[in-house]
Formats: sequence, C-alpha cells, structure tokens
Amino acid sequence: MSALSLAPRALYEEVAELLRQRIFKRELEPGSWIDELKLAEEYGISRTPLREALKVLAAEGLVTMKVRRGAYVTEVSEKDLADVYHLLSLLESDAAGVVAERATPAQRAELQALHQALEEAVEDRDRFFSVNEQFHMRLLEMADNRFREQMVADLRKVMKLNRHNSLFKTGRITESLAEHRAIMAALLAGNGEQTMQRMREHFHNGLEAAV
Amino acid sequence: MSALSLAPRALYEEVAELLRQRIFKRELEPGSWIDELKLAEEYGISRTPLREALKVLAAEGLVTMKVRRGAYVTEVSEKDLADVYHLLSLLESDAAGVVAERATPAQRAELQALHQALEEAVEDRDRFFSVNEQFHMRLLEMADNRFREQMVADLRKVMKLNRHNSLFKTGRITESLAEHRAIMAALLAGNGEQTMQRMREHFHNGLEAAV
DNA sequence: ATTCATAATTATTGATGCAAAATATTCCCG
DNA sequence: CGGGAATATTTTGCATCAATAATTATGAAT
Repeated sequence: MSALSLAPRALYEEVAELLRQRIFKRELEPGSWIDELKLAEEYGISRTPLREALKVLAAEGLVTMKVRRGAYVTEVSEKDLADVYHLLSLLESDAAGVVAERATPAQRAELQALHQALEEAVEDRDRFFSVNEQFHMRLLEMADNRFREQMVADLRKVMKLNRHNSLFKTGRITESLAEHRAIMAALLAGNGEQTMQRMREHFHNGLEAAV
Repeated sequence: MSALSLAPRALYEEVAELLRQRIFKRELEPGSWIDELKLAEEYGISRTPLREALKVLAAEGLVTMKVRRGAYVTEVSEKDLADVYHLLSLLESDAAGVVAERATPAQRAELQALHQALEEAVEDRDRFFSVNEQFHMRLLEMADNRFREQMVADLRKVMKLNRHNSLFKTGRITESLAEHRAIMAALLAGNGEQTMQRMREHFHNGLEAAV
C-alpha cells in the first residue's frame, strides 16, 4: 500500500482508479451488477465515496447507471468497438495533421527521436508497443487541445473494455513501422493533409479484425 | 411544476439539469466558486445529491473540481472555444459524410424535408435557427454512433459557457442556406467525401469571430 | 396447478452528523 | 505600525442513518 502520495487525491478518485483497474482486468465483468455494499466493505470505506467514484466512471462510459437499480459494468458490442475506433481514428488523424502544420522544430525533433526509437525496437515486441504508445501520446499532446485529449482518453478506456486488450493487430510490426515512416516523412515535410491521410490509413490497417 | 414524470430521474440528475440551466444563464458565472451549502438549502435538499450532480457536471466539463477547494464553474478561454469548435466541425463533418454514404432512402427524404423547411424559414430568424438545429441533430443521430452523439452534446454544452450564446455568426442566413443547399446536393448524391468537405466549409464559414 | 396480489426482504437513494483541512481573522511581538 | 503566528471559522469530504422503491417469495383464490 502506498502510504504517502505527493498529490493527495480525494478518496473517490482513488476508488475510481481501483475500480478501473478491476474492470480492465475483467475482475468485474461487463454486464455484471456492481455490489456497492460488498465493495465498500472490501475497501473498508463507506458507500458515499464509492457512489461518487461510480458516477465518475459512468461519465467515462465504463459503467452504466440504471435508476433505482444501481451500477453495471458497461457492455460494449462489436458495433460499439467499431464506432469508438472510428472516432479514435478521426481524432488522432486530425491531431497528426494539426501537428504537422503547427509543430515547432523542437517538437518535430522529439517525434523524430521517438520514431527512431521505434525503428530500433523492431526486435522487442513489448518495447515496440510501449514506444508506439508514447509516440501517439506525445503527438496528441502536441496538437494542444485538452478537449480532444480528454475524449481520446475516454474512448481508449472504452476500448479496453474489450476482451482483446490491444487496439491493434498483432504481428504486423514491419508494416506498422513502414506506415510510421511514411507518417513521419509527411509530418517533417509539414504536409498536414498528407500526414492526416497516412495516419488514417495507419489506423485503418491496424484495426483488429476483432470477434 | 410537472407533477408526474414517466421516466423518473434520480434527484441528482434533476439537480444537474437545474445547475446546467443556471450556468448557461450565467447566474453562476464562469470562474466563480459554487457554494454547496447555499445551493442545497436553496433547493431544499441535502448536500449528497448536489455533490453527485456536481460530479456529473464536472465530467461534462461545465464545472471544475479542485481538491479540498470544491467546485468552480469552468472558465473557457478563447482558445478553448476555438478548440471545441474545431472538434465539433471535425465530428459533425465526418457524421455528414457517413450519412451521405449510408443513409436509407427514408432518411434522405427526412433530411430533404428538413432542408425544405429551412428554405421556407428564411424570413423567420428564430424558426430558421430552430430548424437548423434540428437538421444537425437528426444528421448526427443518423450517423448512428452513440459515442459521437455524447461527445458532441458535451462539446456543445461547453460552447454554451461562452457569453455569445450562438455558435454561429448572425445575419448570414442567406449564405448559410446556400451552403446547406450544397451539402444536401452532395448528400443526396451519396458523395460522402464531398458532403464532408462542404459541411466542414459550412462550419468554417459559420465560426463566430468571437471575442 | 397457475396466476395474481400482498407482504417481506433487499438495495438504492437521500439526509444528517462529524472530523479534517484550508482560509480568514485576530492578537502579540518586533 | 507592520508582520507573523496562533486561533477561529468556514467548508470540504467521509461515515452513518433513515426512508423509499423494487424484487422476490409466499399465500390465497379461481
């Protein structure tokens, strides 16, 4: 148990994070009812902060509140996943286009460095995914739109409700890298339209067949 | 006061709606602190449902929670408004493109009818805006992506925090109508790309100079 | 035996109370 | 008279308690 925290969050925030983890780990299964009393006892807290945490999670789309029937872990259909993925593609592609047109030289260099790290991680699966994640993250931050960042974060959480925990097809590192290379070229050239288009294709190719 | 409601919402939902209205009416000003105790007394309720309502509003971006310092009405900067507008344009344009490609004949007819109503409302300002709102609403619904609908709804709420309550420039009904006509033509032709492009331009032209 | 109604149990929702923390105020000292 | 520390007040945040609504179980009647 982490005794001290530098930025002391409210209890309901802590609980929200704990519940998120349990939902992603499928300890709390989609569609199942969330027993407030049991969880409150389990965490040794009262039901008040737990209820507040559930409201936060409901806003994120992770749980669904039914009037007078409590909270349920959200069930995502195949269509839901496709819808969410479509929006992620739209938002992140646009972000890439914006960055291509507006990024400072320092930012371009940073992305280039991340891309280089990606090239060098081709042998190391885990590292590749980790650096890839970092790249998308930084790109999003550089697009400098907090509302988009929040939306993408929420959409990604919904994506994690899926039993296939990865957003992307496995075993296409080589193709993915080639696409990344093309994206970087357009981005460094400052071509927003092309960057956006290539990022969109990258997403399209990366879509897990699912099911 | 409506005595009976078919779908009885929870108290915190009712309160959330009341607070939304007060925020939009600027009775609660952006940046100002929200006095839980005073509001609870005013509504004759306890702090518990009020606190839950505030969490919902925080998720929508209307209020901002500060640890151990309570809730504040969110302040939106000019940049925030531009960012939100950019995302609305992105999401709604894409929706239009999707509808152009996937709409059923019946849906196309419905949009056509709405457009016709718009043409006929050119003399009546209020009616024009109302029908226009309806058109965008139905289009969004037809795109059939509940996550997008939720996001657009939230973004529009943030937009309403602005003191200029309208999203669009005033006194450009003629131009707006011409753009709508062009959008409809592309939509009825089933040309998704063109519909999207024209909707994006429509948004671009409609952006209030703000400030 | 099956169905409908009523009662009992269970769980959610709202109210109240208490403790900790942050801010404002006051008092004392330089 | 000004600055800083200590105290007091205000307010958040969590816990406990009460009430309302829903579901399930039980019993009676057809």
